[in-house]
Amino acid sequence: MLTLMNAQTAICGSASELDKKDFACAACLGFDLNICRAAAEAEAVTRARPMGIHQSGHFVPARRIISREQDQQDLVPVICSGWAAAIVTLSDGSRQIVSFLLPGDMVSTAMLFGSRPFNLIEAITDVRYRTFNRAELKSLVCKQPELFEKFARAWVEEKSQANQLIVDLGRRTAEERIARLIMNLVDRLTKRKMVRGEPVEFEFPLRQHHIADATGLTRVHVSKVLTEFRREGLININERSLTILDLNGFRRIAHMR
Amino acid sequence: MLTLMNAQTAICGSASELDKKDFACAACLGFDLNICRAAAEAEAVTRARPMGIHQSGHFVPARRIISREQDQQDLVPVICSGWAAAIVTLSDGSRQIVSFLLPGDMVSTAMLFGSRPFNLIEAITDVRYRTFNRAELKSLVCKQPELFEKFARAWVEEKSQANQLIVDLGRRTAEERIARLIMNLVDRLTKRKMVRGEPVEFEFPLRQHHIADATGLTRVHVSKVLTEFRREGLININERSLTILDLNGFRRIAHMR
DNA sequence: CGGTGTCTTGAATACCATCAAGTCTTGTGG
DNA sequence: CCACAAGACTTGATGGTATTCAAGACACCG
Repeated sequence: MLTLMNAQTAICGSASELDKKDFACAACLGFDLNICRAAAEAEAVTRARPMGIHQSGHFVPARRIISREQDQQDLVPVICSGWAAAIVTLSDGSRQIVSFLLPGDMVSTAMLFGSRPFNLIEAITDVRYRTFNRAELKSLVCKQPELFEKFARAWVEEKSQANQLIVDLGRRTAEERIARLIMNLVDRLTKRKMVRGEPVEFEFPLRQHHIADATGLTRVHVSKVLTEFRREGLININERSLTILDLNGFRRIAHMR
Repeated sequence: MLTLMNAQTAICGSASELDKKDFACAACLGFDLNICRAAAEAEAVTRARPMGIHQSGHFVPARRIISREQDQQDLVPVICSGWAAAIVTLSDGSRQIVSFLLPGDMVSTAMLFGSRPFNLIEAITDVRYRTFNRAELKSLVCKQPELFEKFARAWVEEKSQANQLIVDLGRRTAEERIARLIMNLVDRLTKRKMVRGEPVEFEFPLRQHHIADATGLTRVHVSKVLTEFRREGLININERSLTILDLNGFRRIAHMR
C-alpha cells in the first residue's frame, strides 16, 4: 500500500529535477481546495483498519499529453502543480478546450464514476499530478461525509463553470469571451493565492492558441483582440505574465450585457 | 408524510384537467431512467422504520416559468411529462438554453447539493413535474447504493451533454449545430420510447426560437437552415411533429468534421 | 547563421446577424 | 363560427464579425 509519504518517491521522470515539495500536500497551492488533505485525513481516521488509497505521483513536461480518451479508466488524476487543459479534438483537427485545470483540480468529478472521458488532457506548463485508485476513492467518498461534501462542492462548481462557458460561447462577443476567460482565471487563481494584487498580476502560461481553443475563436482574431486590449491600456502580457492595468474597465467588458 | 399515492392528489391546477396517469410512475415515460421508482423502492425497503420523501406533483402550462433562479432552494424537481428548458438570460435580453428537459429528467443533479441554479426553468409544452425534498432525497441517495449509482449515471450523462454543447457552440457551423441538436433529441427520446421509427418521426414541440436559443443562432438563421434541410429532403417539420426523411444524410451533417 | 515557434498585420472571403417586409399560424373573444 | 390580434415563420437585402490565407517581425536556441 502506498502512503502519502512514499507516493512522493513514486515519480516518473528525472529524479534530480523533481522537487519533493511539488508533491507535498502541505505545500500544494490547491491544498484547501483539493481532495488530497481529505484523503490523508480519512486515512488517519480509519487507521484502526487501515484503508489507504493507492496513489502515485507523476510528472509531465509542457505540451505533452497527460491522458488520452481511453487511458486510465480506473485512475482519477488530480493536478498538484502546473496548468493543464481538457481538450476535445474534432476529426478536422480543430480543438475545443472544455476546461483549464489548475493546481488542486480534479480532472473531472465524473471520473469518480468511471465515465469514459471523451476528451484528452494536455499539459500546458510542466505538470505534476497524482492519481488515485478510482474504486478505492469512490468507496472512501461514500463513507466519509466530509469528503462527500467536498466532492459535491466540486461537482457544483464544475457544472457552473460548464454552464457559464456555454453561455459565453453561445451569446457573447469575442471581446467578452476573452475578458471573461481571463477574469475567470483570475478568480480561480486568487483562491489559490497565485495572484499578486495592486495591480492584479499573475503567471500566465497560456499561448494565444490556448485562448483561441477555449473561446471558440481563431488564433488570428485572439491576437487582434488582445492587442486592442493592450492598446486601450486594459491589460499587459509579457514574459508569461499577465497584468490587469484597468481592473474596472476590464471587468466592465467581461460583465457587459 | 406524503407517499407516492397521495402525492398524486397534491396537485395545483384544475383537478378535472389533470389525469392521474400523468403522475403515476408506472406510466411515466421516463420510468426506467428516473429516480421515482428508486425512491418508491427505497420507501418499500425501509418501511420497517418508514422513511419517505416529502414530494408533491405540479402542473405548469406551456410557455410559463417553472422555477426562477432563487426559487425552491430546498426542492429538487423531476419532469413527469412534457418538455422544458433550462435557460440563462443575459441583461440585454438574449437567452441561452443550457439544456432541454424531457420526461424522467431531473432539472440538474447539482440541485441535490443545494446549488443555487443561475438559470430559470421554462415549460415548453404543458409540463407535469414532481418535487422532492432536497435534504431527504440526499440522505436517501447516500444510504441506497443503487440510488447512488443512478445519480452517478445521471451526473456523468449531464456532464457529457454539457461538454458536447460546448464543443458544438465553439467549433461547429450552424447546420451542424442544428442537426446535432435534433439527433441528440432523437437519441434521448428513443430511450424514452417516444420515437416512431421507419422513417424516424416524433413529437417536436420546439419553436424555432427555442432552436435558436439552444444553438447560439438567431431565429432568422435557424429558419433558413431548416428550410434548406427541408429543400434537400433531409427532414420535414409540421404539426409539431418532426420526420427524418434521410437518416444517413442527416447523420452525416450532424457528425461531419 | 538558419531553424523554430510565437505573435502581428492586412486583404479577401465565408458565415451569420440585423433589418424590414410580408405571409402564414395560432389563439381568443364576440 | 368568424374576425381580429398576436405570435411564428419566411424571404431578401445589407452589413458586421470572425475566419482564412499569406506574409513578415521578433525572440530564442542550438
